[in-house]
Amino acid sequence: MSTDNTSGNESKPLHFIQQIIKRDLNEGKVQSIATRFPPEPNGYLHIGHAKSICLNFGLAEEFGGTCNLRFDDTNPEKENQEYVDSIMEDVKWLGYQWHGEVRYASDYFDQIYEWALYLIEQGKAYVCDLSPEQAREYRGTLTTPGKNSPYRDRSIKDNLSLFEKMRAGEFEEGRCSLRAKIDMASPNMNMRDPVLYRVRKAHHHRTGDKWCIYPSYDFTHGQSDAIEKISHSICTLEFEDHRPLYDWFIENLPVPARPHQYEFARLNLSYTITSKRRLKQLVDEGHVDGWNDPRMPTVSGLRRRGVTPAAIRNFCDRIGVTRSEGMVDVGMLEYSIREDLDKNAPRAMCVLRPLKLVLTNFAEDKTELLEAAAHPNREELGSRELPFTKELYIEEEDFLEEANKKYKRLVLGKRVRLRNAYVIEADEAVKDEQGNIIEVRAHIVEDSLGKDPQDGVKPKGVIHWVSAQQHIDCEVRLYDRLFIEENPAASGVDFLNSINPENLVILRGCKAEISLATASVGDHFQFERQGYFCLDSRYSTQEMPVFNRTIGLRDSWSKISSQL
RNA sequence: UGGGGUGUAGCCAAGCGGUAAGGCAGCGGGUUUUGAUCCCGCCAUUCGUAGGUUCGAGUCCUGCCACCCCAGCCA
Repeated sequence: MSTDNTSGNESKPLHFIQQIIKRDLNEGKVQSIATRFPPEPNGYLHIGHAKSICLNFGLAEEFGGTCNLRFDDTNPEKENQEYVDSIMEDVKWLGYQWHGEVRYASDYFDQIYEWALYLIEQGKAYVCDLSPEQAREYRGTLTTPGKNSPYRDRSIKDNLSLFEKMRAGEFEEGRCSLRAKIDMASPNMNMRDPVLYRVRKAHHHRTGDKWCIYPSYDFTHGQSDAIEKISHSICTLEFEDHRPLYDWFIENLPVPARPHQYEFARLNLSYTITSKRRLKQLVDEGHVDGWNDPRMPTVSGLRRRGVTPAAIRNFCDRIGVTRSEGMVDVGMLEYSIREDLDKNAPRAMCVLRPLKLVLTNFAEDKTELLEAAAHPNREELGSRELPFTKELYIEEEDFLEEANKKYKRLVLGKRVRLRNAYVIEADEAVKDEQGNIIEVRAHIVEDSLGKDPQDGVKPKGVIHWVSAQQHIDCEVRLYDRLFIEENPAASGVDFLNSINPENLVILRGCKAEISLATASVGDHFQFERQGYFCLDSRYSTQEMPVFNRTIGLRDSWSKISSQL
């Protein structure tokens, strides 16, 4: 399953980062490339991260380079091991293997500390006693320059001893910070003496209590890239303004390499939210049952939903990599999911809303074993056996006492093909006192197994079915988009108000063909005429399997029927 | 009102001075024991906008407009 489909690579034009790499390789600027995926372990990976993962790991694969997995763990207050574990699992599941061991920015804290001392000794960094509030005032605004901190001209000796005291825990959080001495009047706010180190008396998930000062993102990221000899450091557009600072550190420090930063537009998906803050809110407030709820756009949620790695990778390939930020239609993701599942998922039949069908001309105690292909266009996927009996279940919506010609299912007095079995003709609708149809009686059209009826009257449609005696009972969960608003994160509206009230419909008493009894988590199926399903990893039990609908089949009937 | 970006079809996206690729969606038709898949066809005289340069401009220049990012001791 989930073939590594690198379709479309034959003549697809190179995106701008591929062009840059190709040029750098051709011009000999680099001998080989090295990228990295640098998540902060403060949440679960989502579809937006998948784009970055596919980009970074994909580039390494494509150009014969390497890609590291590096946790950007410089903020102990928000990070923890649970996130580290889930991130590693998700990257592997997507089908990528990082180069060597997993890296952590925290592994470089000693080196980064040494470089802080270096900057102080060069007169390019100082300990500033301004409070966070004062620092904000001194920083100026977007349109007015900042003012130099009164502590900016402390002696190197004082700075060294003050920084040592910071490291030794002699200052409380917020009391002071180490800042780079750059330019308080820069139009780029990032260059107005950015903070290099701040005091955080917090336990770090990896370094424990070794440190009470932690380097900032800016003072860590580029240097970590240099330590790992990353050639192309790829990040999202919001870091573009940080590039001058990234370069400043690389140029002013005795780093072992000269990495370069490139930015691309992050993914925005319609009807979806990709903000760690809001995703966390959905989890914390119980709108979903966890980070891996099948409705979540997290990698673990998509996995539990039944989305395959190949679908995600093809999707990322399809949307491209550019510097212009737009909103990708979820329809593209859905197409990619169906594309992979249609090709690879074995077919099965499952009746979601059962209606009994009695075949009056079939022997009471007889069971006929019919063979059905696992896939209509791929013989190599084999077949399964379907027990056919006098009493069957068909879909409630597949029978009507009378209907117009557009309706191609079972109608009183008319014929329909039972998928992988006989053609039948409906004779009678049995009703209860309230007039509800509780059973349909029909007869098999002779000699119609695997061929058209001899009398030349061909059925117009095909419906699925399951034996009333030999099937498995199951629960089916029909998931739909979590939000009804195309852009739930649009400013001015509370995204919680855009939650789709019908994002989940739970169906009990569903009847699935017996071959599904051996389904296991990770398998994918197409329930014919319905959609793609997988066994739920959380709610399924031996006694009661629970199938999640990954995505429905493309449905042109719904358009026709809504126009009738 | 400072700085940094981005504007090509409903959406994503090629295009790199020589006359608008491709995909998604949509529409029309064919095949079909899934109203699925698959196949065929249609879908931008015009590239945010106004000028300019040029034999020739989506590509170069200038002005304007729209949208996004930046004032965490977050990343």
